[in-house]
Amino acid sequence: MFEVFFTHVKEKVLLLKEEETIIKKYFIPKILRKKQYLLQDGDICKYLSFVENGLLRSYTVDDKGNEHMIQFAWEGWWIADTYSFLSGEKATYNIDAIEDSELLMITPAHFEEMVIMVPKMERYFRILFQNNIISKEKRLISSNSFTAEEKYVNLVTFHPQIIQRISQHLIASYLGITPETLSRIRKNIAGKK
Amino acid sequence: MFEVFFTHVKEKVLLLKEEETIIKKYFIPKILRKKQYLLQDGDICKYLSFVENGLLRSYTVDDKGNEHMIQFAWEGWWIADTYSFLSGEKATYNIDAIEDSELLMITPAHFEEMVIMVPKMERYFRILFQNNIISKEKRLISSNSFTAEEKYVNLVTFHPQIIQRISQHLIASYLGITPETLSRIRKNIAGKK
DNA sequence: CGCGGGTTTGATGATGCTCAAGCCCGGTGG
DNA sequence: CCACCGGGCTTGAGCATCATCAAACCCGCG
Repeated sequence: MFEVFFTHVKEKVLLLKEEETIIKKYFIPKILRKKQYLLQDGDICKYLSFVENGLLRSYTVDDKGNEHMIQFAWEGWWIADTYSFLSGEKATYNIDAIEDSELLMITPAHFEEMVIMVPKMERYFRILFQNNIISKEKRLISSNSFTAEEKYVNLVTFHPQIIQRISQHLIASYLGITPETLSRIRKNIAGKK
Repeated sequence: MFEVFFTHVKEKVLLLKEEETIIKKYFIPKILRKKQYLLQDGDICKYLSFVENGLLRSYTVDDKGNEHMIQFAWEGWWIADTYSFLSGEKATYNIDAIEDSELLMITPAHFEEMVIMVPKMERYFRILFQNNIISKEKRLISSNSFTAEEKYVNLVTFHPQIIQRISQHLIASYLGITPETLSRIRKNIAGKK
């Protein structure tokens, strides 16, 4: 169950066997079936979850019922409503499974305890968050500066896995465009080749 | 010179006098005059900078010469091309001073050394990056889901300091809209009251 | 076979961009 | 002290992009 987890952590920090043992104790394994919720907005986000395998998404829903994708998370990614998880306030995000998934979950209290007990995990998360900021900045520039077509081409170029694995209407929402527009863009691009 | 710095760090982690002494040694003070560059894209970002006072901005410039604001940083904020700083690759951001500013700068090597010598700083940056992620996610949702007017109202509501201190064409770029559109939005809002 | 979710296609309209001109105001030099 | 300059803000007209609404289509699944 912890195979993917330790592989990923060890890409960033070296862990001793004893440290692995300590870390394991803080996590709760969980199976989530396709379409099941991990979190609904209004609830408190009680877990930060590592995806051992499967695929999840976090998103908000606006007044008109439109979904706005925050993030996709598959093998090796973390997912939560970070704000709710850290502050204990109500979540504004929903999280559910796009595919059957296996998760490793940790509570805020255990998270804080773990990073103190194993300082290498503090380091791991600092590095993880750093990288997350870099990718969010890229997405933000893309969102603010590019046309719909440029955004899509950008995504295909730098994150082809997303296109392969996730249905179009979810990708459209991730890019902040409508499914119709995405469909037309794809047609247009196909025509160019 | 370190007043604002230690005030801000101590909001997140408690520091001993000895730790403060160690930390101070890693930083280089710098004065930057209005309009001077701290970083130009194509160069390597050699410093992560803390703003003791003043105001800076980071931004990209596209093929057509349009600027796209990444971030503003004033008293108590950090600024850098994070990717270039951490990877040693060429920067894609420009950073310059909007107002005369006093900075505390640290190199990547010293940064890594400091967080190992003073684990509380590792913690400080983990928390800092966490919060940064949360705010970038909010900005992303706003950018992907809202109209230009909604984005602006959102900014006025949650970051009134930005409106007070920064000129309109820079705010427009931060929101991913043109100065003309922002001007019309402001007129429109004023009319509503 | 028929249902339902996802995708496609079309027509229409709104939002926001582009280009161009004018204005306001603070700073500089005569 | 005034004239001028320039940057930033405003205003207008026309246009491109993208959203909306609606209908048809496709395909996997019960």
